[in-house]
Amino acid sequence: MDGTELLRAELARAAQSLGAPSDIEPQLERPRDPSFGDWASNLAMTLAKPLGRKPRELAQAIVERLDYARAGISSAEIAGPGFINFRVAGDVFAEGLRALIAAADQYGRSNVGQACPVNVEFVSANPTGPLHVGHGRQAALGDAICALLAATGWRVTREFYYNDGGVQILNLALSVQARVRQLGGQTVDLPEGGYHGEYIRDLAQRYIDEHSSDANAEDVDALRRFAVRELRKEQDRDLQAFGVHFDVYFLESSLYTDGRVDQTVDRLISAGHTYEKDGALWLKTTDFGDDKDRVMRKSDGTYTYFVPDVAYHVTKWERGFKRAINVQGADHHSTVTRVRVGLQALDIGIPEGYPEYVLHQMVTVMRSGEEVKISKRAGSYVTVRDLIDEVGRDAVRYFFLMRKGDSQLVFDVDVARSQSDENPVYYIQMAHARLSGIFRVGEIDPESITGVDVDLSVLELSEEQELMKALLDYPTLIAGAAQSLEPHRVATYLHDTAGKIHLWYHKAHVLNEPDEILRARLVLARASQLVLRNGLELLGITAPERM
RNA sequence: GCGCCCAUAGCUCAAUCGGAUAGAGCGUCUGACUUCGGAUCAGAAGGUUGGGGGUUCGAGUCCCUCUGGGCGCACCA
Repeated sequence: MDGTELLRAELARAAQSLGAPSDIEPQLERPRDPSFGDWASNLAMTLAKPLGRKPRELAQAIVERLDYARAGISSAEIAGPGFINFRVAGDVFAEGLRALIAAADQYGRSNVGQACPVNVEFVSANPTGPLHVGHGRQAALGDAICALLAATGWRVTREFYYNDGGVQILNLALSVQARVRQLGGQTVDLPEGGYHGEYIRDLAQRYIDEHSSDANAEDVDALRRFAVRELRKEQDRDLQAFGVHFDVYFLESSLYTDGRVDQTVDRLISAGHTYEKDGALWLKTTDFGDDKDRVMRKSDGTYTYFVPDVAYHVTKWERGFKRAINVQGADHHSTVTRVRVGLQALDIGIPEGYPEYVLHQMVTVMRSGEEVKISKRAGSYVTVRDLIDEVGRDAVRYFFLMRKGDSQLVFDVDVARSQSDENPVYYIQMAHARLSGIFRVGEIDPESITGVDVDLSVLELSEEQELMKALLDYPTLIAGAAQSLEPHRVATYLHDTAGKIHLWYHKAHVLNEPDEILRARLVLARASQLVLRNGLELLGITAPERM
């Protein structure tokens, strides 16, 4: 609801009277230069070819047929190659602001998702160490995507999938075992491919404390269970510190114990897409566009990773998620094709693009001008916890969200740590704190502001007009960000809008102004405060009343 | 060798479905505080959108190609 329905309908009517097809849906956009007007339409240019007329001439014809009152506009001008620029009638802004305030924390939300269930899987770190910065980016991204989907009417399930068995976990157990024995005075090396981080030594010490009967760490199974449990707890603490929660933790091992892996293999075989070669069982993924076939069951009888992956996604489908979104690092992009192909080969009615993937590029951490290598095994990587402790949750979230996921991210710890104006999150939060300050100092309850019976036509500064337009764009922005699964659009919008707020705040005083100015500006302040607060909440960032 | 992603101001990044004069922040330079917070604001400088070709009324955006970077290409996960 951005108040353009009337204008779009009127444009469509005018165009149809000139011979345009009955199903056209004219698009409106904000002109780059605000002096052109409030809205612009390229309708005449898109219709010029099919109707065989010159764009500007067609634009003129459309404008002549417009009923300004019905469209809610005060002017329509033709510009450039055939744009039509509109100015909105003043009361449209006023009504928009009142509706905004009445909606309050619901402003910007919609119901396009129609309460359909959607599963969003993210982080999904294996319990072999603390969460690193890459997981941090994924946590911020996934959490914001969930918030956007929820805000647009989807019923969201946040899911964390992890591998609690297999070779990696065995290495983990053996690494702890080696450390236990070292602490007992023995000279032993860590296993090949083992984990070298300090946290392994901590785990070993705690294992000794809790398992006095197994001083030499002979019980590998107990070591494994202990290490997985402790590292899961540690990851949960990291996530909690980051303010991220999950609804479902899904264990890979459960796919084996409940027979789903075998079931999946059987189904693939009976669907006729497999063959045996060199003692292994292969899936003909090339039938579905892969560049070569993939092994499902190795000659030693165990399955390759992608079989449980496929089985896992079958459970998502069978749990009723017609839509599933996976947020993953781009280093896993090769799984995209394989999981989808595996699901197709099952031939159980799962659509081709299932699941959807949001891939994010790698994070490079810079400290003191040098790259800090991220490696679980080296144990010298930067963890999510490190970042939160150093720069705070809000700044970490914002840093991870301010960029498109598909570009690489340089996280400069030194810059992020400096609590200065280099951190854009403070700029946004400051705008919110300033608005809150108006109400605090004026001893006015912001909840009492409704805009009803207030003449908003006195808000005639250009800064006020621009700010109002930005605030009324918010619902469209949210809808677009949710649809494209791009939270960075919200971050960019909030930064822009905060700029408009600072500008207005600097130019226009609120308190101690004549009554009609005071009342109108309080409405604008309240509306701005609500938009900032709603937007920040979607990104998981606090909106402080004072800083 | 093959596949995916990226390349925009000195640096880090935006740019809504292909729209008008490509925008912010930082950094640099010049300015603004008796008011509700100077963590702010105003102004200036800074660009052949990596190179080349194509598509069209119009290309940072789409197609081809080259260059440069990241990631992935095991009967590892």
